[in-house]
Amino acid sequence: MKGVAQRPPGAPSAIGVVRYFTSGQCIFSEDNPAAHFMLVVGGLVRSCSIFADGRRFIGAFYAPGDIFGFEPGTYRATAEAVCETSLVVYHTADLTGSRQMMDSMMHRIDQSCAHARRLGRFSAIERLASFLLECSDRAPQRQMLTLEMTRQDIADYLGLTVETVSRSLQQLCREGLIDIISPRQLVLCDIATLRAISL
Amino acid sequence: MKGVAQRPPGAPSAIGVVRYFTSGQCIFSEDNPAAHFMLVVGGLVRSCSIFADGRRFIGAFYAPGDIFGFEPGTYRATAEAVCETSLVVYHTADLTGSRQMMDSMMHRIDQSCAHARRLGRFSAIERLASFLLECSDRAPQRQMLTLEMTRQDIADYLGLTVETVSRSLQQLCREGLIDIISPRQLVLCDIATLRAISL
DNA sequence: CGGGCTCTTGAGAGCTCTCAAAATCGGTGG
DNA sequence: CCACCGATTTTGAGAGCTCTCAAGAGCCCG
Repeated sequence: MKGVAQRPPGAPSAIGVVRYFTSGQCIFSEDNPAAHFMLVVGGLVRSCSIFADGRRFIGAFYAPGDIFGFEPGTYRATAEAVCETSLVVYHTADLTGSRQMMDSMMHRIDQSCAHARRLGRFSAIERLASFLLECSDRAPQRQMLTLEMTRQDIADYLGLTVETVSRSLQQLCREGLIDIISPRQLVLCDIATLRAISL
Repeated sequence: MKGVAQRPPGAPSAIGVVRYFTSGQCIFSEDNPAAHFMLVVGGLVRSCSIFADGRRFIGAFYAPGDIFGFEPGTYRATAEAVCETSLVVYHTADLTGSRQMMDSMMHRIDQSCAHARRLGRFSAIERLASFLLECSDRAPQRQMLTLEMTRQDIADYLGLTVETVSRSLQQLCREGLIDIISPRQLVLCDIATLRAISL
């Protein structure tokens, strides 16, 4: 579960190299040359940037199946593993402009536009509902949700504070829309209403 | 300045067709098939979506040189001309995966991530400063700024209300960072400080 | 000159943040 | 298995920023 997985001798480099990261480990840093892009195989990645005054902002979470790291010239954000994470790393030079790559980039544009919309016009409760549904869409089960990230991560993703995240979750709980089994284990009881809130 | 400009007979369609739009005119609508993408030649385009409760959100402004409209399947937002605008329209089917196209998409990802960051972590004043610098970067002159959009457009772009936009501009003016010649004519007096604010 | 739209300004309400402290969780060592 | 520690999460109270509602000012155009 650590170090670089060697690809079999003779395998073409364009296929990519599998690498493993532990919780909190840095995958690449802001302002470094964007020499690679990667596909998430397992785990979770956060893409974040820190401001001069210490504020942190998480631009995206990448889950298995997501491709990230195609950026012009240098990386615009730092990528870190949220938990045990495995990636396939490709060279940017091999970036072919294939159909799959284009679709992946379009999807990325779509995602960040949706995120901007969420941050621009949604209240705390609406952001949380929207966030939970986003997690639910990628979870093995729709209702049972295991959060890999901390409240601070969620706050920095949704442009809120930890306290507001906590309070909003408790409010959703009081309203019967979710159950908080433990801080990281949630049950979405009323997805229809959550969806109505997050629209 | 209206209707479709016919391309010369025999010219390949992949080259694209020039079209002109008047202020407020719709270029394409949300949920319609994404059959074309376009290059802005002159004028300004806003990409917006309306929520069920009537709130509007502008995800981006596109200025001359910008390419927009590459979206998976259907358009996720409505594009409208902010003023007299001319575009070159291409067929999505001709989307070749050329280097220029890839760069353009990477730039788009970059822009919307930056916008999300702005909305997630910036105060009203910071958003305004950042917005003015963004406009300045695309203006013929760095300091003199002609805004083509209304206060409402700016508000919907920055996730604020018209009143807050107006008040924040007045505050920047009182602090001597900008001059408001007329509502649409601004002078950026102290770009260095604006930049410091918008970081 | 009048009408409609845009922009500005004011006052109060509401939501989120800040600061502070208590409660809970998870891992470690006895 | 239990006690302890640090990190995380929750809760509370008050401040601050932005929104809402309302009205006045400015501008364009007929």
